[in-house]
Amino acid sequence: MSRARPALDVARDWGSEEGGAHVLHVDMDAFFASVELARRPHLRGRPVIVGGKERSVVLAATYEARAFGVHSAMPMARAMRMCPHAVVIPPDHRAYREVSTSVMEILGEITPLVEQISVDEAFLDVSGARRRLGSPTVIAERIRSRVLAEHQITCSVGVAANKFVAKLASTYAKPDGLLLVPRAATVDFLHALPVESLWGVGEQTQAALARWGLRTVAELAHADVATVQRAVGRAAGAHLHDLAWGRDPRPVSPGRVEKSIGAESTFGRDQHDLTVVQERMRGLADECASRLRTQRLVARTVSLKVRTSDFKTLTRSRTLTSPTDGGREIYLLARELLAGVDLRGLPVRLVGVRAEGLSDAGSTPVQPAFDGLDVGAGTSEDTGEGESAPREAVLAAEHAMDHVRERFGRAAIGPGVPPVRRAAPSTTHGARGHLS
DNA sequence: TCTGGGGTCCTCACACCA
DNA sequence: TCTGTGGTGTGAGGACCC
Repeated sequence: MSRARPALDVARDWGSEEGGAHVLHVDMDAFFASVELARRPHLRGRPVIVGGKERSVVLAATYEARAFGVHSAMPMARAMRMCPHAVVIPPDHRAYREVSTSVMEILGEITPLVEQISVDEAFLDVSGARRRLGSPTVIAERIRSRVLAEHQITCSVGVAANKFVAKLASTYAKPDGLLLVPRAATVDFLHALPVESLWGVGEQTQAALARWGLRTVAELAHADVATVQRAVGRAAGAHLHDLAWGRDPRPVSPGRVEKSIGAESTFGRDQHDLTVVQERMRGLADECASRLRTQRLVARTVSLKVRTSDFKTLTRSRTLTSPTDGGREIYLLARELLAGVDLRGLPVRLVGVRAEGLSDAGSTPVQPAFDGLDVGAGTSEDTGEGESAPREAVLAAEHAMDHVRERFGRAAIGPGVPPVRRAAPSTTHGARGHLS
């Protein structure tokens, strides 16, 4: 679901020499919307938007809806003004995951060198599959026809010498297309593009580059590296300069390791009542912990994200002395962090909890049991009944809860964390913490 | 025109230590 | 003993991606 808007005047034929082009980038077209249309064929040809109701954004839009200017990440309210007759379908992430898994299985039959980078896109290194299956473009067409036959959704494929160029190529192949960028044509292809086509150049970076007169990839490529670094920073500058010359040495690497697991939620209405915010945090912490346990991971750092009604986002994080996969521990720490945030009297729009510093649960030493947190969380007095239970007992209960959920579904049993603390009246105006 | 949710990576500031 | 310096870890925030 790329959000990059392709430049309009980029050629779609860069030659047919496939010698050095062994990387494929497969990208589903308007993925969520396509899955919905496959389930509701009678909606084909109509503008369809996948998205929530209040205070949400467009998750996907069919090309018929895009013709009205609707695009993903656009606020739903605006999208409905632009295309009032669109059919709006609430997202069904489970269905999208199922289709995604099945598509990735198709890719896995081509080569084991598949790197999934999101629910709807993946890189493949097909250099080892050529003898068996044919040239990269033959393989790409095979993938496209199989995905269409088995799931009634279209995908676009970019074929190039490295990941970055393959990804750009798939963007310009959309919708329902294939674009080969031969190794020899890479620089010509890139230099025809605006600078915002580069991976990592968003609104801010584009503006920063423009201040130095760099508006196209060609201008960036021919600029001094030091100039680019002055504009956007040392690491990003060097990286962008390399990309502008088509240099991207990263291999296609299957089996990416997750760095963090989080959950966040926006309130239907901004919340002044911190007990409501804490209640939401409890569920988010439980969800994080449950996902950690499913993946047999433990986290060393917990971070809290709070967005106030003025859309300012604050984050706080703290590192535990002993890693955890417990919802109770994550919740208590997140609640401590919340107490240290100065909300300036503003209501809360969004709250999020994230577990970072992940490691394998089996190979990570965990300290012996202790009561309460090692980070100064509240006592049993102010945190509610049950918090003085031994840590192992709480974790065992949460693991048992996972088994119940596995059998009877997520709603079958609630979070294994203590009740929320009633907010002190002064908390939203508290002087603790700071605003950076 | 009012801005989701799940992530990654980078920079900067600061504390601590050698 | 004091001061400077560089490495490292942590925490906060920004930018970006899908």
